[in-house]
Amino acid sequence: MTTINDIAQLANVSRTTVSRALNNSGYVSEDVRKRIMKIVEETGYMPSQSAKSLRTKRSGVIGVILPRLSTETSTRVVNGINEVLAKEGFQILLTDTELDKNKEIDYIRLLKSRHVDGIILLATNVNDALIQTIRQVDLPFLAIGQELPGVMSLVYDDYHASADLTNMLIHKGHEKIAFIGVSPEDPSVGRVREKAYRDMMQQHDLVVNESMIGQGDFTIESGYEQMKSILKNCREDKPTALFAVTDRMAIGAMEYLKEQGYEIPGDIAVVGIGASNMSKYITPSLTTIDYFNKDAGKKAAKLLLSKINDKKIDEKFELTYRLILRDSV
Amino acid sequence: MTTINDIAQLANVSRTTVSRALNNSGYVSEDVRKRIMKIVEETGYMPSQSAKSLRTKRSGVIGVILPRLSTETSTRVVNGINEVLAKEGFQILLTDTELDKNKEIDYIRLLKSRHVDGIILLATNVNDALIQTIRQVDLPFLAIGQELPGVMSLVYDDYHASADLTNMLIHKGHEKIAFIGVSPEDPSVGRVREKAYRDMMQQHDLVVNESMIGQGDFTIESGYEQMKSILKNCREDKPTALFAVTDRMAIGAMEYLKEQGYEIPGDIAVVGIGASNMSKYITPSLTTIDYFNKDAGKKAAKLLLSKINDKKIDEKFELTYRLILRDSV
DNA sequence: CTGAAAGCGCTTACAG
DNA sequence: CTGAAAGCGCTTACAG
Repeated sequence: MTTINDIAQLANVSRTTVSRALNNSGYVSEDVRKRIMKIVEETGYMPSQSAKSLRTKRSGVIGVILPRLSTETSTRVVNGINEVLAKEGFQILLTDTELDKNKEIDYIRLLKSRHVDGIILLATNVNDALIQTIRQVDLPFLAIGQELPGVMSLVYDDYHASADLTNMLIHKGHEKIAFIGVSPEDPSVGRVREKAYRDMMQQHDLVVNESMIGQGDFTIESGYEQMKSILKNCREDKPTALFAVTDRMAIGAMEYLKEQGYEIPGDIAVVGIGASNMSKYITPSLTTIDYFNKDAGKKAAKLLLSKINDKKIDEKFELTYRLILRDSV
Repeated sequence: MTTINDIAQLANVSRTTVSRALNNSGYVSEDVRKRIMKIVEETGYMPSQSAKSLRTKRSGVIGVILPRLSTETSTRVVNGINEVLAKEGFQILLTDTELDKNKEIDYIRLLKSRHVDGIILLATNVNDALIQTIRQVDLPFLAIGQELPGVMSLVYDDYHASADLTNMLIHKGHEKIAFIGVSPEDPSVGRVREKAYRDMMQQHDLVVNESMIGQGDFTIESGYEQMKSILKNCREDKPTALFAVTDRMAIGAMEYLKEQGYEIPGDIAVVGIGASNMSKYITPSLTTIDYFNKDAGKKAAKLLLSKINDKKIDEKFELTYRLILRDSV
């Protein structure tokens, strides 16, 4: 492999000068610069990033930690992150926790050892060990999706999104609204969205029938199963609407409802959250909330870059959303 | 940051010994090893990967080049790659070409400069500059999806998949089969799939009506538009079936057909390729080909690792597929 | 079983 | 405007 020394020799200068020419740091005469650049061009020389990073403590790499590599949400966010980062010459080092909390911590430390310049975590839970680790590695850090105390966080407005959806159903005259949530281990999706639903029900003096509450695990299948058991549990007192906290679970529920001959939205209205691709093309098209995940990714990247460049910035940022009204209600 | 020197000092040994203990290379007595490990534990020391990689020329990082970050196919493949790689302690450095051929080449060189141990390219085209570059960087390299001459390639069996689909339609009695393809710039998707379709038509003495041939660009919208113009162009001589070379285009076409009041499959049958998530939940569910993208990713990672470990392996591997018969035919 | 020394390929004060 | 030298944090022959 050609190194800076080879270039220096070929150009008859010191490697100091080559380095300066390459990085536009310090003075170097036009002739020399041209001579160097020509040789760089010819040889196809590329500076070793390991050496560079060892020396400068900067790698031009941002670590991204995902809960799952193959969900639309993750993909969109990463896409946004990458769009901004690539423009600034940064690359993404990707890791996937497979929803394992320990891996979250392992990867933070691993990324540190790989000298990433910063880390973006798509967070699915909040716990002390995690926050502890983040503090320890002392790297520019941003969490998306959950508010981590003391950590720069970019969060969706889960409360209002969920409240809007519930209110919308109520205003359409629904009083018996079933709900499929997820584990409270995930504060944003599990806890906040459910709280907003319950708050709105209460505000309108509607009682929540606990047999109409299910807990899924984000999968389509769990939506299907939860719908099934809700319908079984509440017997003759059927809900007239379903609020599932993710599109995938909503779609699973719709599958079951359609199988059982329910008309959507005639017999039961369905709403989800996430604006998945599928939500638009399923029949009937699903009413949902668009969280603009790609924009979230972009914003995340920008915030992290600011932090890296030592700009003073706030700790918490809230994102906006949009309710997409479609045929399922 | 704690370095190997700090550990050495704390443990009262040389850094040589620490290195040996950490890497299980060469002898080191039990006492010393334990002493070292304890300190490593306490300090949370992690060796600098930059220094390591500078010295050893190995980084534990694999570069992955994607045509688009946000397609199901890409995501599934990356997921498979990551599953195998993570187990072996490798990380993925992710790059997205946004379908720009120049970026493909730039990224290969960039990844080289970042000392990746190997590169996996989800290929969408074949050209000399690309092959040239791959040869130049002289790194373990694997292309997925296209056969690159002289480069280890893992390809889908586009010809037979496409032929099967066409035959299936013919055997169901269809004679006027419309076709939505993509640019021949993409040999596998654009050229091979179309060739198989034409070959099968010919084998069954069916003439291809050129006004029933469209060319989309992978997007749902292009499927919609192509279907529209096909229907317009062939006037009264309507097709009774449509073969779109990707699910997304098939779904776009279905949208248009449904809008226009066509019954699927009654008036016109539709098939796609890709086994997208949506294909299962759209109404009617879409007949398609499953390419097992995740398995492809796994296989790719395994092949690349073999190559890195200097195993002699073949240059070309063909993947299997499965036809999923559903309600759209 | 352990250590001193060289070297990987860069950048950056420092000196001229 | 240019260069010699030190040093980033590791590993690995070599010597003992």
